[in-house]
Amino acid sequence: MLPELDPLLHSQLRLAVMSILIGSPEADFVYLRKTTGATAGNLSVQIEKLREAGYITVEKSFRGKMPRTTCRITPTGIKAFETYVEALQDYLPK
Amino acid sequence: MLPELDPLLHSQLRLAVMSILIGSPEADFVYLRKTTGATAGNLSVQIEKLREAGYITVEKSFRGKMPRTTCRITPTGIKAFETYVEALQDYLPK
DNA sequence: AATATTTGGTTTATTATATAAACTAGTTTA
DNA sequence: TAAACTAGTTTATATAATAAACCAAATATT
Repeated sequence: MLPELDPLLHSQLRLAVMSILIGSPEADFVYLRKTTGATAGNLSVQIEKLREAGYITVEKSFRGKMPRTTCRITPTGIKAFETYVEALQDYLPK
Repeated sequence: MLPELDPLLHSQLRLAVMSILIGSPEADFVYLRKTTGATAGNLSVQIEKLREAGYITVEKSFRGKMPRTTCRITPTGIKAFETYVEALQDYLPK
């Protein structure tokens, strides 16, 4: 039987966010939006879902006078991502 | 920018079906159901979507008196699967 | 100085998707 | 012959993805 794929990670946009955050210590909203090509609304919703799950942290601050939202992956998120990638291997040709 | 992931393939169950069919020349409904662990209803729906897209063919016959539904991947399906797997690589750690 | 535009988002509404439940049609078993 | 099983399909429901509308503040334009 094929393993389950964490539904929270098996979403193009959430996977993209996690993939970016796995590779860099932090990324802000604007960067994530440009890199993923997502709309702001969609990105906002999916970031919140990842945050709720404890996969990422979200920090709001100001860069000069403009607001800034910084995302970071958590140890829980790293673990979940690794588990997902491993499960995914069973779906891909060897 | 991260590449798009074919939404038709980026679904756990449809990906599972395609993954099985990539690895064997044919598989029947019962086998797919057991291997994926899906409910018959869900499998029926997802097989139909793959068939509509031209990714698989679906052949109905009888094994003795019992009906049998056999699925096979098409060249289009193989291509789509390969493209999907390649795009997916960009989401996974190197 | 007022007004229009842009930035950086959130909230709400709509559409699409996944899944389960209910159903059909026929077969085998008790 | 009635109950239970097989092999599915259809329909309904819950969830998810996405877009559209909105908001507050900053910056640019006339």
